[in-house]
Formats: sequence, C-alpha cells, structure tokens
Amino acid sequence: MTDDAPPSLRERTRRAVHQEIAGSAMRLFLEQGFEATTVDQIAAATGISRRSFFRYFATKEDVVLGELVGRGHAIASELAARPAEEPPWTALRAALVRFRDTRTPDTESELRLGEMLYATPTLRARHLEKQLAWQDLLVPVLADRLRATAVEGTGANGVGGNGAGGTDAGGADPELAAAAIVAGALACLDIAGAAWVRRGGTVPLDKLYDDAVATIRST
Amino acid sequence: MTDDAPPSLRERTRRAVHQEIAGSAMRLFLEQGFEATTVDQIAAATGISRRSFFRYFATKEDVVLGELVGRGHAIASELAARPAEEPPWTALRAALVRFRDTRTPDTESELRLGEMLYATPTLRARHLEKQLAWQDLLVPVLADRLRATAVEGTGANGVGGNGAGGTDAGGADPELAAAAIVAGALACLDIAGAAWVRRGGTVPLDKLYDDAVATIRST
DNA sequence: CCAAAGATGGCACTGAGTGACAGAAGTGTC
DNA sequence: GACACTTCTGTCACTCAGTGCCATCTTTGG
Repeated sequence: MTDDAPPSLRERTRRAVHQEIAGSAMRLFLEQGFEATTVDQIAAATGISRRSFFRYFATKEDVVLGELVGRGHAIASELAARPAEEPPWTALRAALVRFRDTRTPDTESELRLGEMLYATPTLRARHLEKQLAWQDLLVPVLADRLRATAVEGTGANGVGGNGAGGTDAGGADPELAAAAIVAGALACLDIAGAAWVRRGGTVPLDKLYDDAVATIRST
Repeated sequence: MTDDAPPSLRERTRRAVHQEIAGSAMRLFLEQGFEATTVDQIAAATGISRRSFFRYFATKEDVVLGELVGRGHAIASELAARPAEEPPWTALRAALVRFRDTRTPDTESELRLGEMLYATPTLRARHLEKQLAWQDLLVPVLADRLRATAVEGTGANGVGGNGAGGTDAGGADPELAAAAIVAGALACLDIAGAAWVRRGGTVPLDKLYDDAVATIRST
C-alpha cells in the first residue's frame, strides 16, 4: 500500500495537475457554489482543456468526494487489522476515527465545505453513494469478525450488563447483522457530521458520533 | 390535504397521462434497463412530446421514485398520531410499516424493480436522497416525542459521559437523539430492503427489518 | 360567444459526460 | 542522436438530461 515505488516524472506531473485542478475547483466552488460552477470554468481557471478535466476526474462531484473511495479501503483494512476480541462497535469506531478528513487546511474551510456538502443535493447524493460503497467494503470484514466470535463462547465479551436481550441477534445471518451494524454506524457518522456543521464545529465530531451511537443503542 | 374537491376533468386527464407515462416508462425500464432508456423513448412510447414528459416528471428518476415524497409525509403524520407512551423505535416501526410500497402489481415485478433500484447508481443515489428527505420530516416529530417523555429525567448528562471539556451549550440534544434514531431506523430499512431483494422475496421484509434493528441494539 | 387559464409541442440552449482522432511530449533502446 | 513506443493533450462531434420561451390548441367559466 505504501507507494514507495519510483515516482516517475510522469506520475509526479499527473499528481501535480490533479492537485492543481482540485485547488482551482474548490476555490470556485466555495466562491460561487458548486452547481453554479461549470467544468469549463474549472478547466479555464486551471489552464487545461475541458476534455482533460474529465481525464483526471470522472465527474464534477469527484473533485470534492473522490478521496472517499480510497478512504473506504483504508478503513476496511484498518477494521480487519483490529484485535478480534474487540466488540464490533468498538472496532468500527476505531477504524472510522483513524481515517478522517485528512486534507483540511483549517477548520474554517472545512466548515464551509461541510455546509456546501449538506446544502447541495447532487453532492449529498453522491456522498451517500460513496458511503454506500464503504458499506459494501466493510460488511464482509465485519461479517467475518462476527462469525469468528460466534464460534467462541456466547457472550464472551460484555460492553455492559445487557442481560435483558434474549433475542438471538447473533443467530441471524451474520451478513445481515454486519450490514445492519455498519449501516447504523455510518448513519450515525452522517448525523454527527451534519450536527457538527450545524454547530459551527464547536462540538468535536467524536463526541457527536458517540452520542448518536449511544442514543441508538439505549433508547 | 384531503382533496375532496371535485376531480375536474382536467385533473383526471392529468392523472391519466401521469399513469400512462409511468406505465410505458416502467415497461421500458424493466425491458432494457433504466440508464439505457432515454426520455425520448418514453415520450415516443407514450405518444407525447419530450417536453411534456418533463411537465409530469421533474427527472427521469422521479418516474420510479416520485411517490416517495408523499409517502414520507404520510409516515411523518402517522408517527405524530402514534400514542405518546410508545417508545420511539416502536412508534417509528409502526409508522414505517403502515405505509409501504403501495403500487405493486405482483411480487415478481416488485423484485425486478428492487433489483433495478439497487443496481442503478443514479437511482440508488436519488433513493437515498428521498430517504434523507424523510429524515428531515421525521426528526422534528420524533424530537417532540422525546422532549415530551423526557420530562421526568432532567439529568443534563445522560448519554456517553465522555469527560472532555464540558461545554455547557451542548448536552443531550433531543434533536440529535431523534436524528440518530431516525437515521438508524432508515438504515435498517434500507438494509432490509436490499436483503429482501437478494433473497428473492422469500423472507418477509418486516422480519428482516426487525432482525436488523435487534442486531444494532443488542450487539 | 368570448376571454382567461392550462396543456401541448417545437425550438433553442446549457451543461455533463463520452468517443475518436491527430499531434505533442516523455520514455526506453540501439 | 535516431528510433519506436507509450502516454498525455486539445479539438471536434456527439448523446442525453433538463430548462426557458413562445406559438397554438383546448378546456373552463362567465
């Protein structure tokens, strides 16, 4: 995974152009809004042709959300690397927290980006779509975990004394169980993100996420 | 809201055309796929102009997902009408179950539609978007419920006491709690729907939903 | 009958995304 | 350096979704 391979000049140029496009695009987006910015404008501002833009980004949304795909893979492998004894929610949380929005110059622009993200329908939709891709990546990993711990004794772990359960949740299809947990966690993450933006970044995202998860699991 | 007004001929015609378009569109979608079907084809098959199509449906996706908006409103008012003593998950489940996919000729085509829905990215994205609209509709209703039942316990710190800072402004926000629950429930519904399709409709949707919720809340 | 309101179709336009092609520039080999 | 080979680039042309405008026809109501 570590790109220690020789960064050939071609590759370096490519990365540079990529960055260049993303830079001028984000500038335009924050300046006049996402929808109001056309690909032609981005291309012109970057000094490339319209066609070349699409050789670097499949869609206009990908300029904002492109990194998410890679992040999904990172989270998945992090989840797989977590100790098997860790209960699913704990492992998932750890994996999610480990890889958060990396490239964020300052909280200010991160907030503005968040506002744009939650205010632009197409962006929101694509964002959800990427999170769905995360789901497909994380579910099999978590399902393996569940299968592994189900073989061992039942109730070996214990977040708290929840003896009132009784429902054989573990007995159900581990694939479905994993899907439910992952979907729930990602929903909480989304909610937390929205709340974080709405509060102007005053409350740390972690806390909002934890609150959301706690609410779901104990209300 | 109750349109007891006389269904004027104009209105009846309009509904008829609406149905006509939806019919030939769905036929084409199931026949050659959603993306492969153009609006021109739908218009031609219906015997109207391309321009008129967009007077009945804002987008091509709305032919498939248009009804969802109205359903969201129905679910929201059903939730509001639920007895106040009902715990949130119970009330939410009841409201969701009450309004499910109404127009379904047979299970066969419902399945085919489901497959198409989960296989077409743009449809999937729009679907998520509509569910997000549901969220915005349901959250305030559920938040009111939570506020009403939280009269007794005034403990400002109820969930996830993660001692950090301690900003007075935050605290157990019912809005966030409601958002978390609603998002979790809708995530479970989505998961259940996907599982239902994958199993060929053999397992009832209700059971899959209940399993998903049980997993989230007791794992 | 006549005027207002609505529905329709045709036209032109923007804007995203794609395919094909020719040429420029980097890369490796002799 | 000359040579092929690969990759990147811009240009042109195209499809398709969605929108605005306008002329025309039909319904509706007085």
